[in-house]
Amino acid sequence: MTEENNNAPSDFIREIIDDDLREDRNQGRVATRFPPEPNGYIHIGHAKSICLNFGIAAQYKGTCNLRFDDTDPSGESLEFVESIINDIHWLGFDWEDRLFFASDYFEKLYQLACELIKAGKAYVCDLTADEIREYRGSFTEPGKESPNRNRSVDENLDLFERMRAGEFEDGTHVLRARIDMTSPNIVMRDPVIYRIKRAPHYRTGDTWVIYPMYDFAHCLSDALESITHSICTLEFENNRPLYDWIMNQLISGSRPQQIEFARLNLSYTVISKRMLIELVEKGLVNGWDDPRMPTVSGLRRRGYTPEAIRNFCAEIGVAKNDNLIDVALLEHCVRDDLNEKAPRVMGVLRPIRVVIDNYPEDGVEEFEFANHPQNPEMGTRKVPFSRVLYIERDDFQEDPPGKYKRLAPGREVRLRNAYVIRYERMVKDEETGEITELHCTYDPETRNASSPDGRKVKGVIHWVSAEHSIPAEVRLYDRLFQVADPASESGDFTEYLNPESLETLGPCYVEPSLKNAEPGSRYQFERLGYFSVDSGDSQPEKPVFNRIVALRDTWGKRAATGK
RNA sequence: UGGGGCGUCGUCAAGCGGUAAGACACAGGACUUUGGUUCCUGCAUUCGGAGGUUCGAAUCCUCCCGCCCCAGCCA
Repeated sequence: MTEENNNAPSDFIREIIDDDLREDRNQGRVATRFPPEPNGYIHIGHAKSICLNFGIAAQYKGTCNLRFDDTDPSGESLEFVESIINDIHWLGFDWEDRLFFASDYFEKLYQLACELIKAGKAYVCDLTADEIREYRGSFTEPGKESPNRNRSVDENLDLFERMRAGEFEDGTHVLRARIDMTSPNIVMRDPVIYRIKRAPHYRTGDTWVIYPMYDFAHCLSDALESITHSICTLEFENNRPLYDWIMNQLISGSRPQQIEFARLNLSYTVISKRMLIELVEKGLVNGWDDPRMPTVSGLRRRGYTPEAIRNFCAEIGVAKNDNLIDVALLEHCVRDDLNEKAPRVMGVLRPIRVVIDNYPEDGVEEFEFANHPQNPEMGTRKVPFSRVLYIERDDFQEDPPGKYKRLAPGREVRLRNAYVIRYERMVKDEETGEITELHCTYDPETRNASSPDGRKVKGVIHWVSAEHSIPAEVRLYDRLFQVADPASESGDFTEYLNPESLETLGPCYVEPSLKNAEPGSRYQFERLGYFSVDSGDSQPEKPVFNRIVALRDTWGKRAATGK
């Protein structure tokens, strides 16, 4: 205990593993697995599990397999397999040659099921789905035994074989584990372990018409892969006795142990696969990788970094409490990462023209700006300045509130990294009253330095040269839902969607260095936030930017609360 | 209702009988050519509640309360 690594995350699961290692269980091996079903894209909740499973394997010098739990052909597809593989790699994890599919175990699982039958521990049941439900009893009443429960081994073997051979219609027979119809745990009341389902499987095609159920396939897949710690979420806690029961019947030697942790919930979004599928299928978002989605592909397209997501997963911890993590923590994690990595640039989202009256008509000069104020190694770039500029509409107010530090009648501001300018007059549209143009004068003495006379200029605003800037589309994203926990709200969760979760702005004007910005690259637009070049819609010379997250805004917050 | 699980700051979460870590959020302040970053400071006399054991309890015991999961031939 003298060499405790304080940086290694610790949680109750790692404590269990520490114990196991101390007691020399599993020959000192640690083997985990991440077992997604390929029936959807993975989301931030999966990321928590991925970080846990792969993180533990790395920490204990063990292994983590990727195994697709593809035992229900309906809804599963290669598209999902590919997206999941891509997403996990992007998150920064690798399983080398340990890519597995439960569907590859179908034959073995079938043989294991036969063994269970031979041991008198499983039987073919002819009851209908409705009847099985009735026979199962309820929370308060014990179940009744199926009339087929005491069939002979030979008959069961024969029937099961004929199920496999396709002699029976879907739903007419199932294979059940023979456990205890009076168990207080409903999972143990002779659970179905095989059903007939004539659906083409994306990998095995039509070679099978019977498929194993999760409870049967999952634990045995773990055993076949010599998994030591089978980590899953809390809702499987009730299934653990069944997991252990099957292990006891069919597996000798060391067996995997199931450990459950609380799944992630994130505020102002939904995480359940069912709901995400609904959002996609109803067209309420623009696909699985819509930047508003909590999917890994959505976060990636938004501009999140894998590091930020991993840090987030480390930060939230692992426990058994139901939780609703504040999305502000996720946002903090990207800001924290991007603050170091993202080059600074200038872009004006809601432009207003500014004419510098005393600047030469055709004058142009180039300023050399640092790409990062705290990190000179990130280099510099050139940014042109000229007589006509754009600044942010927000950065001028005719009648500014107290403590306003930007441009206003009678005031001066510093144009970031350039000159101090002074307000002279404004031009308004006669009909609408809207300000269309500002006229200012600049002080040449203030070029890229403190004012020589020591005068203090309150505000610094960003700008872009009108003539040299590049028009761009900018997409501003806000939380997908208006309520913190839409899944727990009454009624249809889609009623709580935030109608303003996407705001498209344009034309916005960005500095010329962004003309051919790489899709996927990330920048800080100074004073605004972090933005990424959209990997789907951005074109050379016609960039599209996604706002990943706004900068912390203590002024905006103050203004919003009326202080 | 039977069974399983969980209740520590607004949100997460340490704590494992020796006198409440940390993070986010929030509130002040310093610094600042990003109202960003950074840096200080504050933020649970109290651990769902009530009893009990103990010199000592968030940690042990008892009872109570609340929340979550299970009655798919989904996972």
